[in-house]
Amino acid sequence: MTVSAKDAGPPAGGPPAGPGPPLHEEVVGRIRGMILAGELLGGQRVPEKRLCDQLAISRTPLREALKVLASENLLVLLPNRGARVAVLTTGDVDEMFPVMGALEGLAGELACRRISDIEIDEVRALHYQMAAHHKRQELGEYFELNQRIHGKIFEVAGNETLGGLYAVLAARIRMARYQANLSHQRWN
Amino acid sequence: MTVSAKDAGPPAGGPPAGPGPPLHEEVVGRIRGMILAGELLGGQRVPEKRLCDQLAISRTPLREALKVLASENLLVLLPNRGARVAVLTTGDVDEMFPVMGALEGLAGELACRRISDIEIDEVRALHYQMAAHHKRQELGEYFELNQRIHGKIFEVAGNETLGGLYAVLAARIRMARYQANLSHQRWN
DNA sequence: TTATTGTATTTTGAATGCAAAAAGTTATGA
DNA sequence: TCATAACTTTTTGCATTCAAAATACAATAA
Repeated sequence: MTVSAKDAGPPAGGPPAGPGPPLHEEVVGRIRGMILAGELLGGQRVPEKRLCDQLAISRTPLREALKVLASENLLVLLPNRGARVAVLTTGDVDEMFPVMGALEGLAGELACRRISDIEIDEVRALHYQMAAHHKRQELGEYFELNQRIHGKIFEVAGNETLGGLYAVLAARIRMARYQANLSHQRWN
Repeated sequence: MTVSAKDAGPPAGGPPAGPGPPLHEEVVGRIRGMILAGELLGGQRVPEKRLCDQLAISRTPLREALKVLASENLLVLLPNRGARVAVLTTGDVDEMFPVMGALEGLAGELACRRISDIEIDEVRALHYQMAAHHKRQELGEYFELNQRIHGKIFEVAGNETLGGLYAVLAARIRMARYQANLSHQRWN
């Protein structure tokens, strides 16, 4: 069929992109991505208007997204004075690691019972790569691999509840990477 | 919109309640309460209009609240066909318990390091009561006490991250009580 | 009867509008 | 100069509006 871009609509720059997934969901993903990529830094104000323009949406779905991100502790909403990217204190991070440890412990246990030989090899390969990057001090690569290994373990564990909690906490920990005060020594 | 009791000043049926906390937050609490109290049952549709009328708010803050509750897995949002109270399968519950176990294990550990003698006595007293209720098959009382003990332990543990994850998961587990298929034998 | 098509009603998704609060700016006085 | 007050602009919270999707309902045909 002729891929005629259904005209009569507003000739926007980007593709029309029929509304498949709800808008607010996509926006949650986009903003979370910005935070995890360090494009939005801790403590920074996040004015609604700016994001609306940037994402080319109205305030309604944006605000819905902000509420969700706040419930994940990636943002802090101050009544009548907008949203800010959450700031993690060293205390917060100190709290998060034992919790992460407990989740990983369970994930490892569950994964061991279900993992296949193929998957074992996959993880082993990833781990080997990771160790190499660590030895060479290639931090970016190292963390990337580290994430993928942990993701794989939780995937194999096959427990969505566990995976969900892990994902939320992992995001929170990841964002800490861009907060200067605790960047360096802590990560080892 | 039917403006009921707007003019003539404050002396209306309900208190004017100057907007202290944001509306959507309160609504999240209200609806979560309804779900945990069994007023909204699993699988049930939750039409926006009904809740808006019931809570006397407009759709905007309500929808914000629905998004948050969905991110807590208490509701499921189906694009273009509204929200439903989440249905928990036995599989879901089976997943949730080991995770809860891991969180409780950590909480217990942390709490032990910080608990005071007074708090020990508090917990001991609660536990004693609870055991009594269990022996007498007083399910309602039993669960109530059980919750309070666990709440206390997480409080003493003093780890907000842990407490937050626990609260979300505990709510999800609590709502399972009202879903018939897994009500009985599983709770022991 | 049962199945199916066409139409009216309801419900949702997203944008817009409006009032209150906050932030920013200029002006005034010590 | 510094602080404060009055005013303007921006930003937020919430209600409302509009269009698209879904649902409910009625009429028709088999």
